Amino acid sequence: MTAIGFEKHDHSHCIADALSAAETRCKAQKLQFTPARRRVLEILLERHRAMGAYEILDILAAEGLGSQPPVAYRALDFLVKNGFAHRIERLNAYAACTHPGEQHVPAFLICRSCKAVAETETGLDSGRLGAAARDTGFVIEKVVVEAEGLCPGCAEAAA
Amino acid sequence: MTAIGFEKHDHSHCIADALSAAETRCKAQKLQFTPARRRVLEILLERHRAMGAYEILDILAAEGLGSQPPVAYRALDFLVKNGFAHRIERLNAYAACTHPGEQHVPAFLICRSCKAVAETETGLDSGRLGAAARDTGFVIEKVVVEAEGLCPGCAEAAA
DNA sequence: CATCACATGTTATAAGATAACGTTCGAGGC
DNA sequence: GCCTCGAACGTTATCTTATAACATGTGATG
Repeated sequence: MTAIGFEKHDHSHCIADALSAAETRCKAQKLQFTPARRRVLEILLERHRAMGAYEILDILAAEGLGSQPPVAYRALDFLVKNGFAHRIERLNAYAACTHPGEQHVPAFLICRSCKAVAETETGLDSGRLGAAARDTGFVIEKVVVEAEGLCPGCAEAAA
Repeated sequence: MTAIGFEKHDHSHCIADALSAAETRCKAQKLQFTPARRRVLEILLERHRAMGAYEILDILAAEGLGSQPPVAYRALDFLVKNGFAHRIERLNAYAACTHPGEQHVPAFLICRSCKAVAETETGLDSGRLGAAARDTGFVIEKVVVEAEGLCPGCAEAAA
């Protein structure tokens, strides 16, 4: 599994694909893909980076989709709960999931220079963390794995 | 490496040890172990769990060591920067380091029920995250690894 | 004893998140 | 058709977390 996020790709295409996939899945699971929810996901897909709730709210407000914090937080909660987006703890921010629908434990590579975020995958209790949990009897339910550093482009620029 | 934090131990002893070790190391590295910094570390060691900055500030305020947020944040910044404490991103909180002085990449096991936090260790670029970073050319500088679940005690109580 | 780095005191405000309440609206049962 | 219930939404207020900015103190060093 490699990270999705730093390589080039047909962006308008991937936005449309992701949105229609989300729509399909919502229909299948009887989830309400309301205008605000749809637009927030679209915003995250367009920007293709981690965004703060208030940054998203500003855009929604400019478009008349709501101007109070709960508007953004409710949409984000929905997207995160249903696997369409992830929360990046380290940044207090949110990013569209790059492989929604699949069951996975996300891990992130965050560039401290250009703020790009790539999503990759890890295991719930693999590696040393899992070993420590088994040793102590700790039951892992969720893990946050977030790496900070320099993305290929910025690393090269810095060298 | 197993997790430190859930097993029983002589607590007053470990506080005193950790404080004097910190004092020694500050002297060696010419760091100023000021009263506020010392007290904040002591508070974290006493409670032996993750604490919010304002929770710590309340204690400092009650003791006349300062009542404004920067007081707590400056002390915490010092402790984190010098490896005496860690910030837990998932909780927006801070905890004393359980093995300061040693070079390490901390990982945390956080009980969602009793809020206890155990610290263990992981690698900077081990596992699948490291593999993804190498594949893409991402340079990892820091990683956040935080697991949430049930500690041995709470898991047993829930079963 | 000047000076410079570092620490502290204080005020103000930024940034992130949620509680609480009433209203709206569509699906399903009657 | 109409009722009713739950999910979503609108709005106000507030809470928590964090930092900017600037003035003051203080101790080591030359």
